Amino acid sequence: MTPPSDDPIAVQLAAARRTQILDAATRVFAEKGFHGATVRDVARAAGIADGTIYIYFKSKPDLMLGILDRLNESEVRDLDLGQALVGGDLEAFMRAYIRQRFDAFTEMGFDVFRVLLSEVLINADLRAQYHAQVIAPTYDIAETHFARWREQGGVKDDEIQLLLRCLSGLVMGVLMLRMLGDPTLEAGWGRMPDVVTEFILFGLGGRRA
Amino acid sequence: MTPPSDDPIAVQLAAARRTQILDAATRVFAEKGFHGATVRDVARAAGIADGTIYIYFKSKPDLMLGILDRLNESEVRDLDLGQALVGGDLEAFMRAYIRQRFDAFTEMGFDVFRVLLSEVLINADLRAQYHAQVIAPTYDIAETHFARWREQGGVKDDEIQLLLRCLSGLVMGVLMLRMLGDPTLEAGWGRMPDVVTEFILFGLGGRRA
Amino acid sequence: MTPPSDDPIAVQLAAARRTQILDAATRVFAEKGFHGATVRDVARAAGIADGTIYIYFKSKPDLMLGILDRLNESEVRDLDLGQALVGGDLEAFMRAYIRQRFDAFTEMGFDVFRVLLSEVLINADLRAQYHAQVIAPTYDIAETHFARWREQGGVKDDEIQLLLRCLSGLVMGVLMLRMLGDPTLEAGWGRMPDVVTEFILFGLGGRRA
Amino acid sequence: MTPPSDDPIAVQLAAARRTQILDAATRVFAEKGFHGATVRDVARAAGIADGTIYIYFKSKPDLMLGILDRLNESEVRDLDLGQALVGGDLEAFMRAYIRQRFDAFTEMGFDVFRVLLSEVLINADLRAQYHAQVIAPTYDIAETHFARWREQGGVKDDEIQLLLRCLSGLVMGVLMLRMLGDPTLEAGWGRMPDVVTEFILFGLGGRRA
DNA sequence: GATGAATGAGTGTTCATTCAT
DNA sequence: CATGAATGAACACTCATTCAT
Repeated sequence: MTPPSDDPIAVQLAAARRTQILDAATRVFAEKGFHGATVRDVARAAGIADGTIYIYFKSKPDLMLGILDRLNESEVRDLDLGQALVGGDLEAFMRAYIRQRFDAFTEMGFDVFRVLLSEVLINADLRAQYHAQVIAPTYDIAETHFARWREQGGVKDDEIQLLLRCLSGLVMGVLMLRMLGDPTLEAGWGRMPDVVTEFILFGLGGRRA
Repeated sequence: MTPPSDDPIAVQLAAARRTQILDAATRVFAEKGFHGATVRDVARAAGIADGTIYIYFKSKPDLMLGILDRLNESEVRDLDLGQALVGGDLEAFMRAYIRQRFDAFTEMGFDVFRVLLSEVLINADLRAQYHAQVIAPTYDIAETHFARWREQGGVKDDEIQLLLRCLSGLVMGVLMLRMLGDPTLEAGWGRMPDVVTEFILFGLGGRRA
Repeated sequence: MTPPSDDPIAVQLAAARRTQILDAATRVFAEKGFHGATVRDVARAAGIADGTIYIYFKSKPDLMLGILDRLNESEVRDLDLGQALVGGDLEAFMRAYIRQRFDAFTEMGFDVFRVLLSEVLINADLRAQYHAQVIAPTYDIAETHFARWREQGGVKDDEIQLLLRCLSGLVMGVLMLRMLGDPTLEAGWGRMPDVVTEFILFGLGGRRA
Repeated sequence: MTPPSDDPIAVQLAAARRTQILDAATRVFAEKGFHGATVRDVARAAGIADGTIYIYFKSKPDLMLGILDRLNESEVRDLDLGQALVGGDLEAFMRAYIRQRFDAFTEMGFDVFRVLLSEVLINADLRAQYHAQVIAPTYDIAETHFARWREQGGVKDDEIQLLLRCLSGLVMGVLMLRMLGDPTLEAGWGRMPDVVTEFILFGLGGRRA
């Protein structure tokens, strides 16, 4: 599986192949699910031979890991974007951040995320990587932001870590419910970023006078 | 699969067998996952022959449906409990309800829910049933409660349906993050009901003076 | 399997059950084929429990044997009828006999015979019984008739046994072709008894002036 | 299975594999029957792995179809041979043709034909193919020949199509009786071509002075 | 590197048959 | 006798993975 090469052209080529395969895998998995799709399905979608996949990936689950990896990269880019927003106040930041999260999911496609999550829930390897590369870094950055706001009195200071879990859990949970097929969410999906932001900031009671 | 019988004793026996099989399936699926477990595994765990399973269940996925069914029943019982709590004010109700939700999940076992959710995400049949029998009824009851509180000014009145999705999404999302292996959540799990309740009521900012 | 009973009523009952089961088996096999039908199918068609079949028949193939048995009896009745016709000349007898053969097949139903033949071809037990109880007796009787006609000069005397095989082979073969789906035969089936009789008597050239 | 390939060598190889598998299937089916033989039996007889069979054949019944296909080809070759014989008179042609038919069956092996026929009787797909590729073409050619003889007065002109069914039915029926285990036929099998030819030409009465 | 034919362990499912009730 | 739940051996078929070319 991709023994390291010194030839920069070979490296480029290998990266391109990996991309080609992961693109195909993403499409195929999104359509048929991880267990419903065969390696051959992926190979055909990528326009290559079955065996070629095993040159670039160790196994079928490894494809999933690869997909997750790519996700991480864009995720990290988004985090940077998040950092750029730090200047604003809590409400402005929150609104921007939540909207960005929703856009990210919408852009990725619900089916991709559906399959990904389904496997992450079950596959320990995948789970470890997802946590280490996506979730943990997010919390690290978030805690930095929150420390600042706490100083400004915007958020209460106890249980910040758990509050953060509420925040990200809220986003992930709403997404879950959407993927679970709730028609109300589907219909109101466009308004959700705002509703969620409001909920995060003020809870059920809403903004006080 | 279990053609309807008029003999009440036979009905009892059949129900017992179904329970026995579903118990085994729940255990086995929780341990190995749905796709990782074989029908034979379940049969062995139930102490019966492979073929016997197919007397009571049409197929392997049907076992999952059966597990979900049983979940629904206890769920419905909980909902009734929830109705009993209506008398209290919003905060008291919320605190009791959230705690009960967390207890339910903890009691069920994370691994069961992990596998269940993983399949529900991917299996359309399962998803439809889960939504129809678990999610939708919950919302129906919830909306009744909320209508009352809205009259009392406890909650704002617009977008109630979407706010409700935030609420249940929050619970589900936090559970997800827990199942995804977050150590912080694991460590603070006992405090989560309170933190979540507080978050629901007042948002990030917390209770105002 | 039907231990012999002295009680005449019990014997009657047992015979009735066998008939009931064989009727069902005949119907079911004709529709689904021997291998395509399950013992349960037969039981349901007979309106009895699966296990009951095994009280009257040793095994599934034994059902086929039973069907063949019943066929033999009606066959033997027909042979007697045949003997009654002996008085006439060769041509008249042939015409009557062939027509009766065709009627018998048509009455029995092609699908029954199709399945029967299919199994007889493959199952040695069935084949032995079919030959011993249906084919051999037919030849015995036929040879008696032919001996008489030979004396009268109606048929040549050498190779009579093989000629007889031609005769019965002709009937069986035409039936086979019909069952194999030949549309021409299907369309002209009503005229076949006459055509076959003519063919038997005079060959391709037909009746000489 | 066997997606079309442009590489002529691959085509050759694939054809060889198919032949290898069909040879094995023919042997195994002849011995155990179609339903009595397992795909594994065939694989072992062919010296390959179980799965390999499914690269070249879609299903177990498809093996039968393949066997029939090969039969068709040799059948067609024989038909050409038949056409070559057209020059002769009716009797000479008939004698040659019938002998060739008998030789073909004898060469193929009774057990193969037994199993084939058994399945053709029951399997609609197989039956359709058998009729379309073997029976119908034979009749087409035969009718051409007969048209000529009819002009010469060798055969009567009415009901030619049905007479043709008698002819081929006769051959098939005699073969059936042989396969059904008639010892008389077995003993006199060598003389059957002549007896059958005589029967076809002149019927039971035999050649007239 | 790329191919795709070959592998063969593994799986869901069926069904003839048994036997306790 | 009748039942039908239980059995478990058997089987067709799949598919991730390998490797000779």
